[in-house]
Amino acid sequence: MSSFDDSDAFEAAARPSLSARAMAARPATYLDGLNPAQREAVETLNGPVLMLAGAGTGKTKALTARIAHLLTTGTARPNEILAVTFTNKAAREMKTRVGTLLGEAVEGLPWLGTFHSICVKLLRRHAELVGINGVTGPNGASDAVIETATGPTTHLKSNFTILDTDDQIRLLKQLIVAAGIDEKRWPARQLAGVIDGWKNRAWTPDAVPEAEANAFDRRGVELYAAYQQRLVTLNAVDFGDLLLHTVSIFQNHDDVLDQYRRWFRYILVDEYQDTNVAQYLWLRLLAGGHHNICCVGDDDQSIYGWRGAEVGNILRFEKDFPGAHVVRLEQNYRSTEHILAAASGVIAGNKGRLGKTLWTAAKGGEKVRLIGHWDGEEEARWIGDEIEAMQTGTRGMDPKTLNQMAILVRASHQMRAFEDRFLTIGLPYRVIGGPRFYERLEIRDAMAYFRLAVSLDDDLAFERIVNTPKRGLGDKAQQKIQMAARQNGVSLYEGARILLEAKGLTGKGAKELARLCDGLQRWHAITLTGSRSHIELAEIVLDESGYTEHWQNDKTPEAPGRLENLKELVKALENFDNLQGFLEHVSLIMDNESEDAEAKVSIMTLHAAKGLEFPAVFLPGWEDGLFPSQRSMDESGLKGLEEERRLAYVGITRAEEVCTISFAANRRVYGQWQSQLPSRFVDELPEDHVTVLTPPGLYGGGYGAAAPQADTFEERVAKADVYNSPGWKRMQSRGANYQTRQPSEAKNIVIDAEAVSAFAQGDRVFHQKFGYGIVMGIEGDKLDIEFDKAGSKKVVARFLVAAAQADDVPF
DNA sequence: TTGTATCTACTTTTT
DNA sequence: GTAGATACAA
Repeated sequence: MSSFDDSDAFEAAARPSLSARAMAARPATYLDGLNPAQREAVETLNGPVLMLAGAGTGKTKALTARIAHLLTTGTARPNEILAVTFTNKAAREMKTRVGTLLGEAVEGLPWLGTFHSICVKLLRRHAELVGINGVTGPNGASDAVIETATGPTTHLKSNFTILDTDDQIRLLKQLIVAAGIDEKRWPARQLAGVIDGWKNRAWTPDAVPEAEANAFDRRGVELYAAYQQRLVTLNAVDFGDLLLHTVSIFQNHDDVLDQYRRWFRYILVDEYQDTNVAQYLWLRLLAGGHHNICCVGDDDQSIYGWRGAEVGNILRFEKDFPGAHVVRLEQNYRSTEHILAAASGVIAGNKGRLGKTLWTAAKGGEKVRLIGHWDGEEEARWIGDEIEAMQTGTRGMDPKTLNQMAILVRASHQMRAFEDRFLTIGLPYRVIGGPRFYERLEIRDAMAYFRLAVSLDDDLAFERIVNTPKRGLGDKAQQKIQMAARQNGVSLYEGARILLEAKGLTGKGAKELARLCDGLQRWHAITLTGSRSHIELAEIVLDESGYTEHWQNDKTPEAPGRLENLKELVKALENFDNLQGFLEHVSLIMDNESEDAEAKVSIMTLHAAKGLEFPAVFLPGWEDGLFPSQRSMDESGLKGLEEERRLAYVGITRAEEVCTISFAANRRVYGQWQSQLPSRFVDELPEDHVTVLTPPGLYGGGYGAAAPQADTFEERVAKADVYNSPGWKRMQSRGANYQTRQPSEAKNIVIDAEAVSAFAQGDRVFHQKFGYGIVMGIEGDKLDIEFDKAGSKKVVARFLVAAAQADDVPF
């Protein structure tokens, strides 16, 4: 995995290994099986090309064939091709597919990646042009050859750190407080969103238009400027900066731009409908000379408007690049006739489309299935049962493996219902797009230690770990350190040293802080002398800092997993020569796409599902307010609704054979029950292509059935206040970033006394946390219930259910 | 300084 | 139903 070597990829241009080998490959291999439209898109090599590719029309196939064609015909060398995708996954897939097309020649194509990963590479070379750089050579050049302690010379590049959303918010919060602004009126989260929006439009603080600035009270812009200033001091950039800075460099330094225009002779862009203004400018600048740009997109699949994506970019392609060759891919190879028709029916409700008519040669197949449920939990239950049934074949359909099925939700909080249910019945599932590996608490902590070891003045990292694990350094002590640092104009680490020197701290805190500082100094020395390998160093840091021990002593259920992750982190170091190299790239490689062998149902958001396909797809939660999302409609009106509709279109078109749409009449929102109306998109489905299923339902009728009697014992149990019952423990950790409360293993569930008398031995009960159980016995006001244990269907866990005092239970 | 209970405000979607 | 903020006890 040493392909992340940041060595100058351009220099490799002299080495034509891949193209040489590719030349030898038979052209027929990659042109085979392409339809005329795809072939046209592949073979029109020069000048601007816009590929309007509908869902499932083989656009990735065409795109990869185009790359193969460029290489095979000797039109471009691997490093002269700039191919941009939106996700790492898409980039990886494209790389693999090009490799397959051209034999095993996958090395090369150094400039195939996401906008972000490419910008990181570019920015590492030119960061000094935007004033960001911790490593400066004689002439202020980041590439400078520098004398270091390790040897005569070392080739260094800018070592800025990339902040993630958490860091960003933490920083903004500090600035808001420092500016004496009310945190309630200017929540850091919101400000981060506003600034992000500005960056997506490639506005630097001084370039934010008046009207926009005024809309945010001007303070927004002031804070933005202060934030950028702070980032420079910290030698850091955030996600938005990666693009913003790169665009600024291209705009203000013609020589640099010209160089890249010469280098990148062919540009390919996937998912062009999702480019935002900054990305658009970036592309237009780079393609400015030769116009050899090929964009692929589908205006009907534009679902990132909230992130600044402009469908307008695709609509105006022909204006931006006169003489553009437009190719439409309209033959769908993925879905059945009914599924395609249903999707087309829904998307037809949108105005202002480029308009494509997808068609398929495949006839027949399953109609789209529609089903209404009583509530969200029943929906999850039904889908769970249906998935189990589908494995052996149900309703006349072929059996499907779990890997062939997916549940696509609008908002990630919808996932929990499914996870809960699947745990209860022991159905293997995988959540795609959860917190990424490097976003996890323990990884971020460990990384902060590593960052500090590499450079002692990384204040953000210092702040993060001074008191993790607990060192008796609370708010007061940390303020003192900050003060000492600010007064002397030094880093927090130096500040801490000064504070200790001046005996500004006493007792345990002082001792621990001194130990930490000594440790940091020691580790830093190792990075300089290289007396230990970076892997050993990482282990030393984690051990000596007490961080590993901290998790070993932790008794929460996650602790073992976190220790595992730490081990994995250290293992990942093997792919790098030193810590610096690792730190530069970790955020790009640590994608937690572990390919596990076990068959599992996938659960993901509709956004995460773009580009994927599954034989069977479930689309739950089609209720107005949830989908289309109320917020989207409130904020963006018709435009928002249309984007939601495109999302519906994306969802349906993920399905190859079976698509099941469902909604519930009642759903818990913020812990409160709310009745829901079916989504307006449900009524937009063309009836001829839909079958309505009847749910078996505990209440016997699904949506529209009479409401059940309130307070059945099941409900009483479900309402039990689990967190306040004996045997449940709440856990909290103080700290800027996390606070968790977790129940230990339950012994007792408290329900109200009246409910206890409603139980009889042998009753089948249902509890929202534990799932199904059976009442084994009743002693006075105590019930003995055996719950089906999560993860297997065997009944193992046994709980005592005690009646609460009348005033214990807030009904 | 740390641990715990209680109040409050919030949940789209992501590189 | 959750996580962060806050208040207060240990």
